[in-house]
Amino acid sequence: MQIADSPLARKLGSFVRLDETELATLENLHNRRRRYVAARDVVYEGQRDQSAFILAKGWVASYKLLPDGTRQIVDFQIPGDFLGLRSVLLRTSDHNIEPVTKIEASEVHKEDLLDAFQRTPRLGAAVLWAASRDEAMVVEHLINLGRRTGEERMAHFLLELGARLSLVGLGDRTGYDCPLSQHLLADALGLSAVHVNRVLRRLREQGLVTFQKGRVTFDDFDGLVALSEFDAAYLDQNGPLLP
Amino acid sequence: MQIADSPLARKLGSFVRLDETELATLENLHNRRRRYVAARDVVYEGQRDQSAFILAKGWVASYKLLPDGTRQIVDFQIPGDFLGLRSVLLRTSDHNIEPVTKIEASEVHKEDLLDAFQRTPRLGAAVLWAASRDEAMVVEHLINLGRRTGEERMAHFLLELGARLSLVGLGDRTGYDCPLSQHLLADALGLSAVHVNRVLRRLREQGLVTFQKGRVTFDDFDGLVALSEFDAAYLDQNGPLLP
DNA sequence: CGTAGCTTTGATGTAGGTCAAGAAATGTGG
DNA sequence: CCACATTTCTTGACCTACATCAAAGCTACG
Repeated sequence: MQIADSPLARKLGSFVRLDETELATLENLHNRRRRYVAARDVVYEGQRDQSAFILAKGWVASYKLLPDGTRQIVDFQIPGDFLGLRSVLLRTSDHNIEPVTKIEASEVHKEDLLDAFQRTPRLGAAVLWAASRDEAMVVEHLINLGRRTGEERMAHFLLELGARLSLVGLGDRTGYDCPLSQHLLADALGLSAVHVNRVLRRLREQGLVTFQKGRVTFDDFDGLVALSEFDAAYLDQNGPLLP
Repeated sequence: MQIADSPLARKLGSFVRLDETELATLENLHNRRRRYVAARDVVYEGQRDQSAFILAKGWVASYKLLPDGTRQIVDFQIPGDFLGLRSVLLRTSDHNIEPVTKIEASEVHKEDLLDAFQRTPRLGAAVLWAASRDEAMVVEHLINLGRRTGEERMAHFLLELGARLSLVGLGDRTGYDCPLSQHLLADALGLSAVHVNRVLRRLREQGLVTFQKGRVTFDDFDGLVALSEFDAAYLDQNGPLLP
């Protein structure tokens, strides 16, 4: 795969048009590729030596456990996303990480990253953009949990994922492949797994989305947007802002 | 007031022990003091010229409005907190701001802040610590909304505020003054105002907290901690980490 | 080809929402 | 300092969204 086709390059490229030098720098960051089955390893390593990871393949869930055993998933990471970027830029954040699928990730040492920022500031700007986009998503999830019904939450969530996946070439307006179980959806949306099932059924029966056999299919994209009042502005992915 | 007694100095001082030079730098940042009745002004200015504000007096709410008119408060800011720091460090974030009380704030220009970082890196570290603490709070609010009952949410929320206020000298284990209406609490906790009232009554009747006449009184601090499974670790305020 | 995890569906319970209306506090102008 | 207006608080009656419990059918994989 050409580096320009990698999920991260596609994502950053939507914000800053990357030239040859910048793509080469990005490729350098990418070279310490590893394969993990259990992402638990990833976290521990990330915490130990202050490095971050670029997710190249597979899905991951970031979550926090409550003392009573329930958990809340804060976000999922998909190809092109950083893991543990915050712990490099700011201070270590404390949530756990769990792989949803088998994953492949590249380790990025703190120094390499800061070095890359120095040499290609535009790349640095793009990475900061990605970080603040992650934050905006957490805020949007907060609103989802606080003020939307089950159906709206699900619709909003599936649309957000769709937008994110489209950006890295893994989905479009018709749908995308999605490895999440209903139980994982429940932990992300603050619902019970049983209710997630019912919500999905209702959305399907209304002809809005179908989520079956690992595939999300938008049967009525605009209807879904209307139901959830989805406004992708917070994802801020409307073409390059820096030329 | 001595600068060392200002809310911000107290807060940052809990993370990094500040020396004379650093306190002086902080005082410089503080000198463009303004008084606002409506914080709407604050936001607009903040967006226009890329400056942040240090809240010196009063309370503020950051929220997002939904198209259907309901709103979700993401966090409150109290004395010593930054407003719009993110828009200086990263990219402009898009939530709105509303004053809860009359406020006083100091404007901080982007250049002044970055300049202060250069000259006193420890101060810079402290400000980054404050920023990542803000983020950790948003995540904790997410968990509150997703996985806790009304009573747990309220207990957790009141304890978090107590911890934050104590850090800047505006509260202790017995309680604190709190200008929030039940309606504001509802918008922050994802509940209805009516239910907030009932929750507060139940907590009062159980002898845990009393919130009346603008004062939060902890009647049984430990009981409240137990009920909400409150663990202040995410606030990360256990004395200076840097000597 | 059996066992473990996922999905689906029904029955029933409950946390919390909505509507409504009175009481208390707070503010405002004279 | 009072009279009036407005917001905030409080409580009751009723209803809905979602949780919990339980059991059966599906997939998948060692």
